[in-house]
Amino acid sequence: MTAASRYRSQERKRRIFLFVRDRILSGAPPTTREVQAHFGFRAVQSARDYLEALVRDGLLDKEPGKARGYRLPAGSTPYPAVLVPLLGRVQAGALTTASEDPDGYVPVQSAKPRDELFALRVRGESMRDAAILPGDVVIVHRQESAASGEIVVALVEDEATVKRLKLRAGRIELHPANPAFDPIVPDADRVRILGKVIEVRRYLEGSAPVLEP
Amino acid sequence: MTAASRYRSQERKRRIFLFVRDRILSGAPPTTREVQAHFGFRAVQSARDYLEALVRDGLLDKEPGKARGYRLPAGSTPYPAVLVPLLGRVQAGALTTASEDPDGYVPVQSAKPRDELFALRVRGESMRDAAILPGDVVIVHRQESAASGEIVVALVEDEATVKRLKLRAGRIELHPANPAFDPIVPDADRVRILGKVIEVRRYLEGSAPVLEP
DNA sequence: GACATTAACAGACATACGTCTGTATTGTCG
DNA sequence: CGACAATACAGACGTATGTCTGTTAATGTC
Repeated sequence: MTAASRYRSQERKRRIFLFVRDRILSGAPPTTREVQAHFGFRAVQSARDYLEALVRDGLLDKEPGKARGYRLPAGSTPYPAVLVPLLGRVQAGALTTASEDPDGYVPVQSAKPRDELFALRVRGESMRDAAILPGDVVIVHRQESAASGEIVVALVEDEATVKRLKLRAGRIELHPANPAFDPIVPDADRVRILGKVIEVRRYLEGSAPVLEP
Repeated sequence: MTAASRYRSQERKRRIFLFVRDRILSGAPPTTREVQAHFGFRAVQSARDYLEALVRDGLLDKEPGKARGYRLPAGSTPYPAVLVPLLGRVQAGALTTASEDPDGYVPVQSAKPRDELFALRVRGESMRDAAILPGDVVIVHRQESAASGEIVVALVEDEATVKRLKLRAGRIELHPANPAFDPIVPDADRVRILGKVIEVRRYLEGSAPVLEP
């Protein structure tokens, strides 16, 4: 095999990967035969050979036996942006059910699994000096605890709020970043940490989160 | 049929829709039998009845005969997430070439075409009071002009800078949002507007822009 | 009570799709 | 040349999955 043809082959492999990725991102993975048809192979197996090679390279994952079984790898390639639900208002404990009825979806790149992430629209000026303004969208990683100093989403009195967490003498304190507001020092049983803010976004114009019907 | 049971049924229909949508967004649509199993139906047909009803309602589209043929109707996700290049440093006129060698890619939802967008990492404290901090990433729509009051990326003295644009007496003024900095009022031929900031992002932890494989 | 409607079930059938086995061709290397 | 690997092809096979037909039970209507 000549170097030229080997190069040509690598190029085709790349093309096939891009095709599959595109199809996955636009709705559903392609079947082996769809790949075959799109690239003009005269045998299904030829397409399959490439797909299996891509799996071996780690560019694709697959679920053997299943129809349309090729997937984008979750951890190794953070490349595909996952869509996480944007929640308008989080109330008492209803995080899981709220995720099923979001205001929209926001594309996020993260190593975290999709179902551990959600997005929340910020209300109020209490974090102004941390450069988080009302209307901003925060991306949150669900976790029950966080380190002192991190910005978290906490549920206090049936209402979700974004604050900086301080742990003092084993007690949870929620500190605003605005001198006009006072720290919240709730009883331990009246506060629950929903997650840690890992990203802040502000949509100024022309790029807004997708609203769901 | 009682009103109660009819309501219960509508609720189940909704649950099934949310399940299917979630599965589509996480990789691939479910099969009829996966829906059956997830909701405990004892016959495939029961799941199928619901899915067909959802198609009739317009909540789902389907490709008949195809495996995993259910889709989200076009329009339920207005804009696809495109990946725009993240540029570390923009210098004199080299915007097009810089786009070819990005520091990474950032997923953005926008109606704008992919090649009219880029992302830029912010340096300096000059926009602090507009809640834009050093290290933040701004998403920029390429355009040669902008309205007074909008936040823009401008090229001044061979260096890209983020400032608020003011047009006064036909002159371009670039205003920082920080009293420690002075407005820039350059000669018209020494300044060039590269684009308008349409989004601001701050990556706190665990979600950073990635390099393309 | 006769009848229609609806949700759910049961089972068979058809096909879309993944998978396996084997062959032909071409190029590389010793 | 002969062994070997890589690519592509051909065709068959098995199963995953969509689809069809008919039944049962519950409920509501006249």
